[in-house]
Amino acid sequence: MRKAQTNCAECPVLIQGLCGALGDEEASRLSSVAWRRQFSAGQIIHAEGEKPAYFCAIVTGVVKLVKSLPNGNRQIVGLLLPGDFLGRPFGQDSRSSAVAATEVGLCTFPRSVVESLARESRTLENWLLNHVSDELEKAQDWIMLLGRMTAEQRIATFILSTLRSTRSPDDATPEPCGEILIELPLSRTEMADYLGLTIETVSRQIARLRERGVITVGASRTMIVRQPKALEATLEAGIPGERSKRTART
Amino acid sequence: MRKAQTNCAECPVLIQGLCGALGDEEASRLSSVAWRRQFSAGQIIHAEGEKPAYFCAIVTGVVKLVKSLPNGNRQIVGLLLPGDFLGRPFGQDSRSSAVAATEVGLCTFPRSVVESLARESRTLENWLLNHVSDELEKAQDWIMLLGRMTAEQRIATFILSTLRSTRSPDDATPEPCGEILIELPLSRTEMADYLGLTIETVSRQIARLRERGVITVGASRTMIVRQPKALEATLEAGIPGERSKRTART
DNA sequence: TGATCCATTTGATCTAGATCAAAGCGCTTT
DNA sequence: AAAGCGCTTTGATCTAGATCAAATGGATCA
Repeated sequence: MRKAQTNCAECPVLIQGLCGALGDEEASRLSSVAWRRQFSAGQIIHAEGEKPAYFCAIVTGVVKLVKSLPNGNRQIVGLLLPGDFLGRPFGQDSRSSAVAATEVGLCTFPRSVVESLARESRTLENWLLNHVSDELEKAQDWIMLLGRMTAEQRIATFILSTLRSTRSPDDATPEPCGEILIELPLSRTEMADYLGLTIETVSRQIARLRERGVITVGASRTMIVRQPKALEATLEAGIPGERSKRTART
Repeated sequence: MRKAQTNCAECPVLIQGLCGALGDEEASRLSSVAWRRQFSAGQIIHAEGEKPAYFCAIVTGVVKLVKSLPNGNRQIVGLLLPGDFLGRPFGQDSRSSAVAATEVGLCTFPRSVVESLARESRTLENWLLNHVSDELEKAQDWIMLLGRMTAEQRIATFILSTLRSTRSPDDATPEPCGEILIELPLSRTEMADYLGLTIETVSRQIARLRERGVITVGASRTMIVRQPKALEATLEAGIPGERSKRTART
């Protein structure tokens, strides 16, 4: 982990995140106490059960939030992307550990500064409330995925969400029907821990998509999506007129 | 649905919830525009995709947040208990529907009043932020449950959490080892939709607990928990020395 | 150039939990 | 008291995905 004094002018991401939401004065007050930290893939940013001393904004890379069961099973309970925020404001010990899934760049603020700023600044607290509410909705989507989707649908959802997070948020291009190169933010093992599957099932489902010509699997974590529509179609699966499955009917 | 003018003096719950966190002036300003609404089990409080016109505090009963898949599968993505809050502040359309799981009493505030109060009042916005953060942590626990727990563990978790929510929050009794009568807030079908299982599996797992003498199943949704320790034990399952299962090892 | 160490893929088999089907068991209604 | 209706339980069977096992394919390193 390297440290360096922040230079916000060089920070391409937070324009759309926390700092962009703040007023100039607040932003500069934050940046004056901010430090950049860099983690390489696999490094632990903070451990389960610790009270993190810092708040971090993700600048580059992907952070995974991991929980473990007594028997050693792991589950990724959240992914943080650039612009997201790590650390519960005014909160207690974190109940999951934060681990760098890729090379990660963080902008780090002392806990006390963020909390006192949040107490004074309408904007910051409002941004936080909004951000946490977004996270909650994403978590609820994931509950739906884990509770009711097949392995095929989970993989399709994951690829599609990677696809969407790759495109810049204000890209108004309707829906690229052609081929798109993406880089998955997670290894197969991590995908399994995120999707509630085993690594073998993840691998086989990806193989099936490859055999169907929906995707082409490249080196490392890259993949070319050839038929995004086909991925979306699997999510709407449910033969019309058929009884719904895997759940009771009312 | 009945409506009645609020009388906060009669509201036993919100002492510990929203209103208790506010100052006197703020609380009375809220209560002056609050209405009580009553729903019976199964009634829809608001539908998926609508922007709710109200914020509600749950006074009595249990509200379930439900999402549906195109094929008709349903998943309960959250349960709201007395003291909890329904409706995303400053938010857009809700992405799940809210349905009364039992007879439900709500304290309802117009959206505009809550939002303007939140903009003025440090306390209210702070309470909201804290509350949403709690909900997020619960959602992450549920992601762990759905991703990595067996049917037996899911049922045990659900019974234990009902057990804990039954006991008053400030009850310092260490851990009742004896028999405790509880009333489950959900039907079998709803439990299935909450736990990511089918109704048959829920029923069979409960039968197994009954056969083992861990619980006694009573009429309606009641049940006597005879061996809470046995329930906790299933959560720690994981034969020492055995390889961890259902997930990759690193 | 080959050996070691990974992550990933592929194959064979097993099983927890889903699915299909049929009772049972309170209720309310008549 | 019989009939109808929801909800729940129980039984028989099936299967998606887990588990166990081995092969493949890059990387890095000596």
